Amino acid sequence: MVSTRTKTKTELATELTSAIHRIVKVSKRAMRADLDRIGLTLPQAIVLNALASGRRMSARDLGRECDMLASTATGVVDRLEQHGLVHRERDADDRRVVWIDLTAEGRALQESLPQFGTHFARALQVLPARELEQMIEAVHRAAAVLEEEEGR
Amino acid sequence: MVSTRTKTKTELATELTSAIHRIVKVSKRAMRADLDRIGLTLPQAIVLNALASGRRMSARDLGRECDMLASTATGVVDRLEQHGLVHRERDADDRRVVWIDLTAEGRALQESLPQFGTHFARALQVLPARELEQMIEAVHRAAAVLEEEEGR
DNA sequence: TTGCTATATTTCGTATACGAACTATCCATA
DNA sequence: TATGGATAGTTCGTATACGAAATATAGCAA
Repeated sequence: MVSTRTKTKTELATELTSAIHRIVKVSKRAMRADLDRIGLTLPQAIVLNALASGRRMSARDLGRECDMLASTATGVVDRLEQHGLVHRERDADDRRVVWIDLTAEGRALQESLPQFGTHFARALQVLPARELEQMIEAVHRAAAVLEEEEGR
Repeated sequence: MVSTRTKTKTELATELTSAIHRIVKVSKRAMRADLDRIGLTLPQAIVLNALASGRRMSARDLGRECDMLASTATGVVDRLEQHGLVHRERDADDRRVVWIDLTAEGRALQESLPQFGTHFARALQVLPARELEQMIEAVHRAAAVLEEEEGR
Protein backbone atom coordinates (compact mmCIF):
# COMPACT_ATOMS: atom_id res chain seq x y z
CA MET A 1 0.00 0.00 0.00
CA VAL A 2 2.95 2.30 0.59
CA SER A 3 4.76 1.50 -2.62
CA THR A 4 3.79 3.63 -5.57
CA ARG A 5 4.69 1.12 -8.27
CA THR A 6 1.85 -0.06 -10.44
CA LYS A 7 0.02 -3.02 -8.97
CA THR A 8 -0.37 -6.17 -11.00
CA LYS A 9 -3.82 -7.30 -11.91
CA THR A 10 -3.33 -10.28 -9.65
CA GLU A 11 -2.73 -7.98 -6.71
CA LEU A 12 -5.70 -5.84 -7.61
CA ALA A 13 -7.94 -8.88 -7.92
CA THR A 14 -6.81 -10.14 -4.52
CA GLU A 15 -7.40 -6.72 -3.02
CA LEU A 16 -10.86 -6.55 -4.49
CA THR A 17 -11.61 -9.98 -3.12
CA SER A 18 -10.91 -8.86 0.41
CA ALA A 19 -12.72 -5.57 -0.14
CA ILE A 20 -15.82 -7.53 -1.12
CA HIS A 21 -15.32 -9.81 1.85
CA ARG A 22 -15.22 -6.74 4.05
CA ILE A 23 -18.35 -5.08 2.74
CA VAL A 24 -20.31 -8.30 2.98
CA LYS A 25 -19.41 -8.60 6.67
CA VAL A 26 -20.11 -4.96 7.37
CA SER A 27 -23.42 -4.92 5.54
CA LYS A 28 -24.62 -8.08 7.26
CA ARG A 29 -23.83 -6.46 10.59
CA ALA A 30 -25.69 -3.32 9.57
CA MET A 31 -28.77 -5.25 8.52
CA ARG A 32 -28.69 -7.36 11.65
CA ALA A 33 -28.62 -4.25 13.81
CA ASP A 34 -31.93 -3.24 12.27
CA LEU A 35 -33.42 -6.69 12.60
CA ASP A 36 -32.35 -7.54 16.13
CA ARG A 37 -34.83 -5.00 17.45
CA ILE A 38 -37.64 -6.87 15.72
CA GLY A 39 -36.43 -10.32 16.66
CA LEU A 40 -35.92 -11.61 13.15
CA THR A 41 -32.79 -13.01 11.55
CA LEU A 42 -31.63 -11.84 8.14
CA PRO A 43 -32.71 -14.99 6.25
CA GLN A 44 -36.10 -14.82 7.95
CA ALA A 45 -36.51 -11.21 6.81
CA ILE A 46 -35.43 -12.16 3.30
CA VAL A 47 -38.06 -14.90 3.19
CA LEU A 48 -40.79 -12.61 4.53
CA ASN A 49 -39.93 -10.05 1.87
CA ALA A 50 -40.01 -12.69 -0.84
CA LEU A 51 -43.46 -13.77 0.30
CA ALA A 52 -44.68 -10.18 0.39
CA SER A 53 -45.04 -10.05 -3.39
CA GLY A 54 -48.44 -11.57 -2.84
CA ARG A 55 -48.18 -14.78 -4.80
CA ARG A 56 -47.71 -17.81 -2.58
CA MET A 57 -44.59 -19.87 -3.02
CA SER A 58 -43.33 -23.39 -2.55
CA ALA A 59 -40.18 -24.15 -0.61
CA ARG A 60 -38.44 -24.60 -3.93
CA ASP A 61 -39.63 -21.21 -5.17
CA LEU A 62 -38.41 -19.64 -1.97
CA GLY A 63 -35.04 -21.25 -2.35
CA ARG A 64 -34.65 -19.96 -5.87
CA GLU A 65 -35.90 -16.50 -4.90
CA CYS A 66 -33.77 -16.19 -1.79
CA ASP A 67 -30.71 -18.00 -3.09
CA MET A 68 -30.75 -20.87 -0.64
CA LEU A 69 -31.40 -24.61 -0.86
CA ALA A 70 -34.93 -25.88 -0.43
CA SER A 71 -33.78 -27.70 2.69
CA THR A 72 -32.54 -24.45 4.17
CA ALA A 73 -35.76 -22.69 3.26
CA THR A 74 -37.67 -25.46 5.03
CA GLY A 75 -35.84 -24.69 8.25
CA VAL A 76 -36.42 -20.96 8.00
CA VAL A 77 -40.10 -21.49 7.25
CA ASP A 78 -40.33 -23.89 10.22
CA ARG A 79 -39.26 -21.13 12.57
CA LEU A 80 -41.41 -18.47 10.92
CA GLU A 81 -44.36 -20.84 11.25
CA GLN A 82 -43.64 -21.39 14.94
CA HIS A 83 -43.85 -17.63 15.36
CA GLY A 84 -47.14 -17.56 13.54
CA LEU A 85 -45.80 -15.42 10.71
CA VAL A 86 -46.36 -17.85 7.85
CA HIS A 87 -48.79 -20.61 7.05
CA ARG A 88 -48.35 -23.89 5.17
CA GLU A 89 -51.01 -25.44 2.99
CA ARG A 90 -50.75 -28.57 0.90
CA ASP A 91 -51.88 -28.18 -2.70
CA ALA A 92 -55.17 -29.91 -3.42
CA ASP A 93 -54.25 -31.06 -6.94
CA ASP A 94 -50.60 -31.97 -6.57
CA ARG A 95 -50.28 -33.29 -3.05
CA ARG A 96 -46.49 -33.04 -3.24
CA VAL A 97 -46.34 -29.27 -3.15
CA VAL A 98 -46.83 -27.15 -0.06
CA TRP A 99 -47.75 -23.51 -0.45
CA ILE A 100 -46.32 -20.99 1.96
CA ASP A 101 -48.25 -17.83 2.75
CA LEU A 102 -47.91 -14.87 5.05
CA THR A 103 -50.37 -14.79 7.92
CA ALA A 104 -51.95 -11.48 8.88
CA GLU A 105 -49.28 -11.09 11.57
CA GLY A 106 -46.59 -11.95 9.08
CA ARG A 107 -47.85 -9.40 6.59
CA ALA A 108 -48.06 -6.72 9.25
CA LEU A 109 -44.54 -7.44 10.42
CA GLN A 110 -43.20 -7.50 6.87
CA GLU A 111 -44.73 -4.13 6.15
CA SER A 112 -43.10 -2.67 9.22
CA LEU A 113 -39.71 -4.04 8.21
CA PRO A 114 -37.10 -1.49 7.43
CA GLN A 115 -36.65 -2.88 3.95
CA PHE A 116 -33.67 -5.09 4.55
CA GLY A 117 -30.81 -3.96 2.44
CA THR A 118 -32.06 -0.43 2.46
CA HIS A 119 -29.45 0.51 4.95
CA PHE A 120 -26.78 -0.96 2.71
CA ALA A 121 -28.29 0.56 -0.40
CA ARG A 122 -28.53 3.96 1.23
CA ALA A 123 -24.87 3.86 2.17
CA LEU A 124 -23.91 3.03 -1.39
CA GLN A 125 -25.63 6.16 -2.59
CA VAL A 126 -22.69 8.28 -1.52
CA LEU A 127 -21.03 6.92 -4.64
CA PRO A 128 -21.61 8.62 -7.99
CA ALA A 129 -24.11 6.90 -10.25
CA ARG A 130 -21.52 6.29 -12.94
CA GLU A 131 -19.34 4.47 -10.49
CA LEU A 132 -22.24 2.35 -9.27
CA GLU A 133 -23.01 1.37 -12.84
CA GLN A 134 -19.44 0.37 -13.49
CA MET A 135 -19.35 -1.74 -10.35
CA ILE A 136 -22.54 -3.56 -11.22
CA GLU A 137 -21.24 -4.27 -14.69
CA ALA A 138 -17.87 -5.42 -13.39
CA VAL A 139 -19.27 -7.63 -10.66
CA HIS A 140 -21.64 -9.32 -13.07
CA ARG A 141 -18.87 -9.86 -15.58
CA ALA A 142 -16.65 -11.39 -12.93
CA ALA A 143 -19.46 -13.63 -11.71
CA ALA A 144 -20.15 -14.75 -15.26
CA VAL A 145 -16.52 -15.71 -15.79
CA LEU A 146 -16.54 -17.70 -12.57
CA GLU A 147 -19.73 -19.47 -13.52
CA GLU A 148 -18.25 -20.32 -16.90
CA GLU A 149 -15.13 -21.79 -15.27
CA GLU A 150 -17.40 -23.81 -13.03
CA GLY A 151 -18.93 -25.56 -15.99
CA ARG A 152 -15.61 -27.00 -17.10
CA MET B 1 -33.97 -3.76 -17.28
CA VAL B 2 -35.96 -3.16 -20.45
CA SER B 3 -36.69 0.49 -19.80
CA THR B 4 -34.06 2.87 -21.03
CA ARG B 5 -34.79 5.71 -18.59
CA THR B 6 -31.99 6.67 -16.25
CA LYS B 7 -31.97 4.61 -13.10
CA THR B 8 -32.09 6.32 -9.76
CA LYS B 9 -29.19 5.89 -7.40
CA THR B 10 -31.45 3.91 -5.12
CA GLU B 11 -32.13 1.44 -7.89
CA LEU B 12 -28.47 1.23 -8.77
CA ALA B 13 -27.52 0.65 -5.15
CA THR B 14 -30.09 -2.11 -4.85
CA GLU B 15 -28.86 -3.68 -8.05
CA LEU B 16 -25.28 -3.56 -6.85
CA THR B 17 -26.34 -5.16 -3.59
CA SER B 18 -27.72 -8.17 -5.38
CA ALA B 19 -24.76 -8.26 -7.76
CA ILE B 20 -22.46 -8.52 -4.76
CA HIS B 21 -24.73 -11.14 -3.25
CA ARG B 22 -24.41 -13.10 -6.47
CA ILE B 23 -20.66 -13.00 -6.76
CA VAL B 24 -20.22 -13.97 -3.13
CA LYS B 25 -22.33 -17.08 -3.68
CA VAL B 26 -20.63 -17.94 -6.94
CA SER B 27 -17.14 -17.44 -5.61
CA LYS B 28 -17.83 -19.51 -2.52
CA ARG B 29 -19.03 -22.32 -4.76
CA ALA B 30 -15.94 -22.01 -6.92
CA MET B 31 -13.62 -22.17 -3.93
CA ARG B 32 -15.50 -25.08 -2.44
CA ALA B 33 -15.15 -27.03 -5.66
CA ASP B 34 -11.38 -26.79 -5.25
CA LEU B 35 -11.49 -27.67 -1.59
CA ASP B 36 -13.89 -30.58 -1.67
CA ARG B 37 -11.25 -32.69 -3.36
CA ILE B 38 -8.93 -32.11 -0.43
CA GLY B 39 -11.55 -32.59 2.24
CA LEU B 40 -11.32 -29.12 3.76
CA THR B 41 -14.00 -26.53 4.23
CA LEU B 42 -13.45 -22.91 3.22
CA PRO B 43 -13.04 -21.57 6.79
CA GLN B 44 -10.60 -24.37 7.53
CA ALA B 45 -8.52 -23.43 4.50
CA ILE B 46 -8.63 -19.77 5.49
CA VAL B 47 -7.34 -20.64 8.94
CA LEU B 48 -4.58 -22.87 7.56
CA ASN B 49 -3.49 -20.06 5.27
CA ALA B 50 -3.48 -17.57 8.12
CA LEU B 51 -1.26 -19.89 10.15
CA ALA B 52 1.09 -20.39 7.20
CA SER B 53 2.71 -17.02 7.75
CA GLY B 54 4.91 -18.81 10.23
CA ARG B 55 4.14 -16.89 13.41
CA ARG B 56 1.87 -18.80 15.75
CA MET B 57 -1.45 -17.25 16.65
CA SER B 58 -4.00 -17.27 19.42
CA ALA B 59 -7.68 -17.90 18.79
CA ARG B 60 -8.22 -14.16 19.09
CA ASP B 61 -5.51 -13.45 16.51
CA LEU B 62 -7.05 -15.99 14.19
CA GLY B 63 -10.45 -14.40 14.60
CA ARG B 64 -9.11 -10.98 13.73
CA GLU B 65 -7.08 -12.33 10.82
CA CYS B 66 -9.85 -14.46 9.37
CA ASP B 67 -12.76 -12.16 10.19
CA MET B 68 -14.60 -14.47 12.55
CA LEU B 69 -15.32 -14.51 16.27
CA ALA B 70 -12.88 -16.20 18.59
CA SER B 71 -15.57 -18.71 19.49
CA THR B 72 -15.98 -19.62 15.83
CA ALA B 73 -12.23 -19.93 15.39
CA THR B 74 -12.17 -22.29 18.38
CA GLY B 75 -14.56 -24.62 16.59
CA VAL B 76 -12.62 -24.56 13.34
CA VAL B 77 -9.37 -25.23 15.20
CA ASP B 78 -11.04 -28.09 17.08
CA ARG B 79 -11.73 -29.87 13.83
CA LEU B 80 -8.34 -29.10 12.32
CA GLU B 81 -6.77 -30.48 15.49
CA GLN B 82 -8.81 -33.66 15.23
CA HIS B 83 -7.39 -34.11 11.75
CA GLY B 84 -3.88 -33.59 13.09
CA LEU B 85 -3.32 -30.45 11.02
CA VAL B 86 -2.78 -27.99 13.86
CA HIS B 87 -1.43 -28.17 17.36
CA ARG B 88 -2.43 -26.28 20.53
CA GLU B 89 0.02 -25.22 23.20
CA ARG B 90 -0.68 -23.18 26.29
CA ASP B 91 1.63 -20.23 26.83
CA ALA B 92 4.05 -20.78 29.71
CA ASP B 93 4.01 -17.19 30.93
CA ASP B 94 0.41 -16.19 30.46
CA ARG B 95 -1.56 -19.36 31.07
CA ARG B 96 -4.68 -17.80 29.56
CA VAL B 97 -3.42 -17.83 26.01
CA VAL B 98 -3.24 -20.87 23.78
CA TRP B 99 -0.93 -20.81 20.77
CA ILE B 100 -2.03 -22.53 17.60
CA ASP B 101 0.54 -23.94 15.21
CA LEU B 102 0.60 -25.92 12.01
CA THR B 103 1.80 -29.49 12.38
CA ALA B 104 4.09 -30.94 9.71
CA GLU B 105 1.02 -32.46 8.08
CA GLY B 106 -0.79 -29.18 8.30
CA ARG B 107 2.06 -27.31 6.70
CA ALA B 108 2.36 -29.86 3.91
CA LEU B 109 -1.36 -29.66 3.21
CA GLN B 110 -1.37 -25.88 3.30
CA GLU B 111 1.45 -25.73 0.78
CA SER B 112 -0.45 -28.01 -1.54
CA LEU B 113 -3.57 -25.86 -1.30
CA PRO B 114 -4.63 -24.15 -4.46
CA GLN B 115 -4.36 -20.75 -2.82
CA PHE B 116 -7.96 -20.27 -1.86
CA GLY B 117 -9.31 -17.23 -3.60
CA THR B 118 -6.94 -17.68 -6.47
CA HIS B 119 -9.72 -19.03 -8.60
CA PHE B 120 -11.80 -15.98 -7.80
CA ALA B 121 -8.88 -13.62 -8.25
CA ARG B 122 -7.99 -15.18 -11.58
CA ALA B 123 -11.51 -14.72 -12.85
CA LEU B 124 -11.46 -11.05 -11.89
CA GLN B 125 -8.42 -10.51 -14.06
CA VAL B 126 -10.57 -10.41 -17.16
CA LEU B 127 -11.46 -6.91 -16.00
CA PRO B 128 -9.22 -3.98 -16.92
CA ALA B 129 -6.91 -2.79 -14.14
CA ARG B 130 -8.48 0.65 -14.04
CA GLU B 131 -11.87 -0.88 -13.43
CA LEU B 132 -10.53 -3.08 -10.68
CA GLU B 133 -9.02 -0.05 -8.98
CA GLN B 134 -12.29 1.83 -9.15
CA MET B 135 -14.17 -1.09 -7.68
CA ILE B 136 -11.76 -1.46 -4.79
CA GLU B 137 -12.02 2.22 -4.07
CA ALA B 138 -15.80 2.22 -4.31
CA VAL B 139 -16.29 -0.86 -2.16
CA HIS B 140 -14.05 0.50 0.54
CA ARG B 141 -15.81 3.85 0.48
CA ALA B 142 -19.19 2.17 0.80
CA ALA B 143 -17.95 -0.03 3.64
CA ALA B 144 -16.55 3.01 5.42
CA VAL B 145 -19.88 4.81 5.18
CA LEU B 146 -21.67 1.79 6.59
CA GLU B 147 -19.22 1.48 9.44
CA GLU B 148 -19.68 5.13 10.21
CA GLU B 149 -23.46 4.75 10.34
CA GLU B 150 -22.96 1.81 12.64
CA GLY B 151 -21.26 4.01 15.19
CA ARG B 152 -24.34 6.22 15.61
C1' DT C 1 -2.51 -10.90 50.82
C1' DT C 2 -7.17 -10.07 49.25
C1' DG C 3 -10.28 -8.71 46.10
C1' DC C 4 -11.73 -6.43 41.80
C1' DT C 5 -11.50 -5.92 37.01
C1' DA C 6 -9.93 -7.15 32.62
C1' DT C 7 -8.71 -10.65 29.33
C1' DA C 8 -8.27 -15.42 26.69
C1' DT C 9 -10.44 -19.42 25.71
C1' DT C 10 -14.03 -22.38 25.66
C1' DT C 11 -18.86 -23.96 26.11
C1' DC C 12 -23.60 -23.48 25.10
C1' DG C 13 -27.96 -22.41 22.60
C1' DT C 14 -29.88 -21.02 18.37
C1' DA C 15 -29.95 -20.37 13.43
C1' DT C 16 -28.07 -20.85 9.01
C1' DA C 17 -26.15 -23.58 5.12
C1' DC C 18 -25.19 -27.57 2.34
C1' DG C 19 -25.86 -32.08 0.34
C1' DA C 20 -27.39 -36.88 0.83
C1' DA C 21 -31.05 -39.76 1.92
C1' DC C 22 -35.94 -40.58 2.77
C1' DT C 23 -41.05 -40.26 1.97
C1' DA C 24 -44.95 -39.28 -0.60
C1' DT C 25 -46.72 -38.40 -4.85
C1' DC C 26 -47.10 -37.76 -9.76
C1' DC C 27 -46.78 -39.35 -14.43
C1' DA C 28 -45.52 -41.72 -18.58
C1' DT C 29 -45.54 -46.05 -20.57
C1' DA C 30 -45.16 -50.92 -21.14
C1' DT D 1 -53.19 -51.18 -14.75
C1' DA D 2 -48.75 -51.98 -12.69
C1' DT D 3 -44.38 -49.84 -12.27
C1' DG D 4 -40.19 -47.31 -12.67
C1' DG D 5 -38.40 -42.68 -13.02
C1' DA D 6 -38.95 -37.93 -11.72
C1' DT D 7 -40.23 -34.39 -8.43
C1' DA D 8 -41.50 -31.77 -3.79
C1' DG D 9 -40.80 -31.47 0.78
C1' DT D 10 -38.55 -32.88 4.67
C1' DT D 11 -35.09 -35.03 7.72
C1' DC D 12 -30.45 -35.83 8.99
C1' DG D 13 -25.41 -35.15 9.79
C1' DT D 14 -21.80 -31.91 9.74
C1' DA D 15 -19.81 -27.33 9.85
C1' DT D 16 -20.14 -22.55 10.29
C1' DA D 17 -21.52 -18.26 12.72
C1' DC D 18 -22.89 -15.35 16.47
C1' DG D 19 -23.31 -13.73 21.18
C1' DA D 20 -23.90 -14.77 26.11
C1' DA D 21 -22.18 -17.17 29.85
C1' DA D 22 -18.72 -19.94 32.20
C1' DT D 23 -13.86 -20.78 33.44
C1' DA D 24 -9.23 -19.74 34.29
C1' DT D 25 -5.83 -16.51 34.82
C1' DA D 26 -3.45 -11.99 35.02
C1' DG D 27 -2.52 -7.74 37.16
C1' DC D 28 -3.54 -3.83 39.78
C1' DA D 29 -5.03 -1.63 44.11
C1' DA D 30 -6.30 -1.39 48.93
